[in-house]
Amino acid sequence: MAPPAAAPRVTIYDVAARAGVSQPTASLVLSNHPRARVALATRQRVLDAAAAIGYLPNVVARSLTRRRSFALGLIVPDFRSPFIADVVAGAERVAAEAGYAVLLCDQSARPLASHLELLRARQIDGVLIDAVGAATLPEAALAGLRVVLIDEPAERWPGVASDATAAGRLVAEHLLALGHREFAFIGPAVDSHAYRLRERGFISALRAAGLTVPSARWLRVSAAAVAEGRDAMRRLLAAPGRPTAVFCANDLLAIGAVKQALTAGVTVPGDLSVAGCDDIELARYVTPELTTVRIPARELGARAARLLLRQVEGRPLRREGAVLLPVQLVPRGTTAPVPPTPPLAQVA
Amino acid sequence: MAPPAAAPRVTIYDVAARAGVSQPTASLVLSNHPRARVALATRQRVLDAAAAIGYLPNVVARSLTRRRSFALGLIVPDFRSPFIADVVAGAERVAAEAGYAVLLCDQSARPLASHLELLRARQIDGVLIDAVGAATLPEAALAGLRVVLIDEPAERWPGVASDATAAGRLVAEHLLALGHREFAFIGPAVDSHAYRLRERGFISALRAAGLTVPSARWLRVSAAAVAEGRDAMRRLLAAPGRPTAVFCANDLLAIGAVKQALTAGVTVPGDLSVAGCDDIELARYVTPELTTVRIPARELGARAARLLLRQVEGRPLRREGAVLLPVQLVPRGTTAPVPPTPPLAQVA
DNA sequence: TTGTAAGCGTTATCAG
DNA sequence: CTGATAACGCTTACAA
Repeated sequence: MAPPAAAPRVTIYDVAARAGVSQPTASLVLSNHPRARVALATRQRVLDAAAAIGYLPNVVARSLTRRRSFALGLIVPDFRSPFIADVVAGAERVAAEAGYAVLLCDQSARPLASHLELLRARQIDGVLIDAVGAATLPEAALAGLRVVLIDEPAERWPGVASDATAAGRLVAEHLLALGHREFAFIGPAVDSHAYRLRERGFISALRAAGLTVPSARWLRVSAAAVAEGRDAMRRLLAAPGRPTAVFCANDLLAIGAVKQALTAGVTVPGDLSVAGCDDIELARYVTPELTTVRIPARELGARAARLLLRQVEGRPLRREGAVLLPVQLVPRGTTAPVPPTPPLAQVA
Repeated sequence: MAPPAAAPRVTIYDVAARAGVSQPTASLVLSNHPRARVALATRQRVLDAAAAIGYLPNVVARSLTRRRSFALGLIVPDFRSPFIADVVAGAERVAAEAGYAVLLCDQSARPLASHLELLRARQIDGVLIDAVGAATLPEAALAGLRVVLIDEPAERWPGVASDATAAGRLVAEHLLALGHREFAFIGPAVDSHAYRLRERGFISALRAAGLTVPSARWLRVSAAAVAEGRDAMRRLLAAPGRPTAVFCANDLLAIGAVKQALTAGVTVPGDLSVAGCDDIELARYVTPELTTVRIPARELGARAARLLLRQVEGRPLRREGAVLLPVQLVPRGTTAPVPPTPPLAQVA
């Protein structure tokens, strides 16, 4: 099957010819070069010609000479997570407004190194790396690339992060204020800085109140997703004794945990309070509605993209180092005052 | 701030020099041209040289000469919808395996026409369009582009779709078998072929059973999302009388609808059965678990990408026209036999 | 089997 | 202010 009427490309030569100017002159006006001084009449003729024949600049050719692809890489752990999808959306919007394309790389599909190679081959102008352990990568893998990190420790590169420590602390304080003293934690075992800080913020706030979480109630799961939250809660309920409050490192885990508790006949928040983190849209739509901490996902992506573009376009970075975005507790229906009598020990 | 050590690009010239061959010869082996006959020793020398200095082909330059960008566009209504995210994931994987990048375009961020212009400028080799009304686009917008449609009426272009009519029918038959006779429908007002067919499949199966849905129970909402499902259910419950079963055109709507019913004190599936469509992961995690129809989202994306690549690479299309993927009813916890006595009329 | 030369569609550097 | 001319890094006839 022949290609459908192989589109006769209209190039800048066509524009120049129609406008009666040389090709480079056409280029000067069409790429609206900042310090190009073209007679107003000529400029108009060129623009008219371009419009008339529907000229569209060839970004590939432009990239070759300018040595800039006007494309950014964006590496994420899994764009199917609602939280990350929002980060992506924020970054995409900023990039698109500046005329940049975004090459989305999902680490759940292929390893980081392989993505980086592809991005390099495509001459991307910079890369955003979101919580996929860039810090653990060999130096060479990122050498010569402009990098902005999202929710990762930003030592070698600038970064944007949410105040994950505060997120953990806010949950702890909320639960403490409700009278809870018996806690559990469910979080992913992945090497993610933000998750680690959420944990740390939670535990240190408890410690400040003179409390600790026994290791049997400190559950690590393989991924921060619903199924893992459900499994963790199952384990938690099977263990002797029972906490009165659980902090899940993200909302998906929390949704799974709540689900499992309800299935097992443990009422939420009556018998057990559960809090998540992220405030994904869905948190408002599960029953009961999820208490969580709002993390500004879109803003995270948008700010990171802006930071990267600033570098790419050679504008100076205003502040050095990392930006930390504030977070906010959103108390909803899965947390309540601790039951007046300790919950019944589970009978086998 | 100066660019970080402006990476000294290693080009094919460097490889050629190091291997002691001409640049085009290096190209011949590095682009492993099918009918290039290069001496085995030479070939090896070139490959070694390339490996030694870490040569990475410049895709931009390659694109310019080959007149192929090795990039595909993928236009979707909203990649933050879990169903669509799966479609994207399927397409991405296939594209990546074939060495193609995917430029993701989200229609909820910018209008279709604007995306197409960008994709054109970037010389994409083809475009996948998922349920965003390509059929209503002026002919010119897609002229000269290789197009594969996903879940759209495929007349002018090849396409891949799920058997949306069957999806609607399966739900109707399921609910009829449970004894239901009083139905309602909640669906988006958007111009989406798949949603329209789901509707049609549902209604015609009911009609075949001698039943109809009164127009007051046929609700159109502005978007196929949770909030809209909730609002629609609110309207439905406020109206006089009450159906015993509701079909929501997708799972997000269904989740919102169930949520609102429960909030209003209507038990699901006791008083009211609700079914969705898509079988997103979440459907298993809401309470009660959602009865739905499984649509093979990833497969949809993957098949579409394969179809497009086949065209792009000039291989013949095996079957003409459209592929229709089968769907499957997944009965879960939100549907049950119709209550023995008609539900009480609502009192104000 | 290999090298030479031309060209892909732009932008950039210069003379005029 | 405008127009030659030379890149950018690669592929592809065509010669040698």
